[in-house]
Amino acid sequence: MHTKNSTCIKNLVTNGTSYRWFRSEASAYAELIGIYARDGALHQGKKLHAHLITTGLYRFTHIATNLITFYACCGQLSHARKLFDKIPQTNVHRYIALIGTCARCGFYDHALAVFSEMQATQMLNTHSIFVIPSVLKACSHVGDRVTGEKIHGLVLKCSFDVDAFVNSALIVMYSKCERVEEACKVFDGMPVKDLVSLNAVVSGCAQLGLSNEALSLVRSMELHGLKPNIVTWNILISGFAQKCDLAMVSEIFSLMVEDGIEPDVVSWTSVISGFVHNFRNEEALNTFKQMLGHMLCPTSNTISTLLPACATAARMRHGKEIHGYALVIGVEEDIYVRSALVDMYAKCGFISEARTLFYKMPEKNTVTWNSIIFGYANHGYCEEAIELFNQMEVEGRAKLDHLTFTAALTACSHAGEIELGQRLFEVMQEKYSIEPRLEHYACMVDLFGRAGKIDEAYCIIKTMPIEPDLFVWGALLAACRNHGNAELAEVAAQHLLKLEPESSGNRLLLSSVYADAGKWGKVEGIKKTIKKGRHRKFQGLSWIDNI
DNA sequence: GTAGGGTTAG
Repeated sequence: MHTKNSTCIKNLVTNGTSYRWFRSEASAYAELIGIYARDGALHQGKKLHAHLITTGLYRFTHIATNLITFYACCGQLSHARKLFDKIPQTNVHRYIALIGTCARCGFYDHALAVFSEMQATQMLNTHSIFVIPSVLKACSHVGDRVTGEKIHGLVLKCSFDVDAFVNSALIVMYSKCERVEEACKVFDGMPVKDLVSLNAVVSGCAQLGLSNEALSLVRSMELHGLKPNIVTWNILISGFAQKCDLAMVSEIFSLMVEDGIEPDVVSWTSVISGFVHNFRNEEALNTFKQMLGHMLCPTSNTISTLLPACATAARMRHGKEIHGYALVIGVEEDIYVRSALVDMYAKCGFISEARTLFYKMPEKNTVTWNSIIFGYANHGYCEEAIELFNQMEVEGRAKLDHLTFTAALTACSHAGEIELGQRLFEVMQEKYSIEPRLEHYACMVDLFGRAGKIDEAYCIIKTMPIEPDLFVWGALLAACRNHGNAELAEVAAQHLLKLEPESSGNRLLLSSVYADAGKWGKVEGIKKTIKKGRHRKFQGLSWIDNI
């Protein structure tokens, strides 16, 4: 198939009968490129691309469009772009294909950039309605409400607002940008409401914690003939589960069964997710067992949701069991599962298991790298953590984010690498445009503080553009106590107390600081305050006496 | 081209 002579084929194009054959051949290739794109089979796709050039089949515009999609799908954006620019007549279809693929594969910024270029070419017309949902999806993911609203304006101008796909995408965009009222307005304005748009608006409410409103909406729509499907019920379960409203979760399970719809693996995974996010690990594990009892097979999503519930030494046994389970059901190689496993082993103190798994991974993302770097840094292997950070940067395949720098700065401060830490703090802002967050400032205070450079540490606090929190002042206090700076210790402890006035722990800390400085009068004063606080607390419970 | 569950955080 790949050995056809190009001259022969070019000749065929001029012949009517053969041209038809040639076209069907092209369609078969177009389908094959689609399969390679779906599977991310870059190598095979490239070979096919070469073949298409030599045979001349490349001249079919839809083949070229599919190749662009293929490269974008495989993450080769610049390659996709080169092809796009090479083709002399850029048409609407090709723009739609490129934008759609970028949006589908997670290259949201790129999708938006290409769309604005498309707008500049005046190529937007009544056919370009198909591009609107993709662009709105990109806006939803990056939280770009301003562009989303502009597109809404365009939708109204072009009378695209009758289209169900467009409306659903608008609802999602407003929901993700936390404008649930706007989302509802779009839904209310729809002449004919479909289930997808209902689910979109229900999801918008549920994700913002308005689960009861979401349920009422479903109920009211039922009266208008829109019957909820399993997606609707799962959205509601997810909303109530995140709030750990177990009564409502079980109510929805009953309603589903009444409706003749059986809860599926997504329903159960949502419940597990709710427990894990609320640190109710035991209940998460029990729910998992219950799910297995219903003969439902977990997916990679279920496993990666559950694994963080085992990320403490006490639950290591469960973690290993789930790891074994993931192997049996064939999801252990999933990048989310692997990253969660790396993190779990590292947190449980089994750093060598974490490392073995990490190096076995053919593809690693930001979370994978961050997990292993944190793992090393938190277990005192700071040099290894810094080494891995460098490796991540050199390899350049995963994007460094604010957590990568938190992990690296933690390693620097534990290892006493002041200069490197300072350099990374600058690199983070200048090269990666990541604004320092509180945790980064806490790391910097810790970095100087541990090395006894208390004045530098305090200088960071005084000049930082955001309000320091408990961890920042806590780092300064620890440094002051370790290096005997009673004066600044008092300042730090006072701030801690101001941030958490109810905490008797902070009061005790302050009294220790005074004791260190020999200010015994002040120590007594604090002790009295603590006693008074206790007294007040018991007074608040005086109704006990009346029982 | 639109709707449901996923991994890292001092």
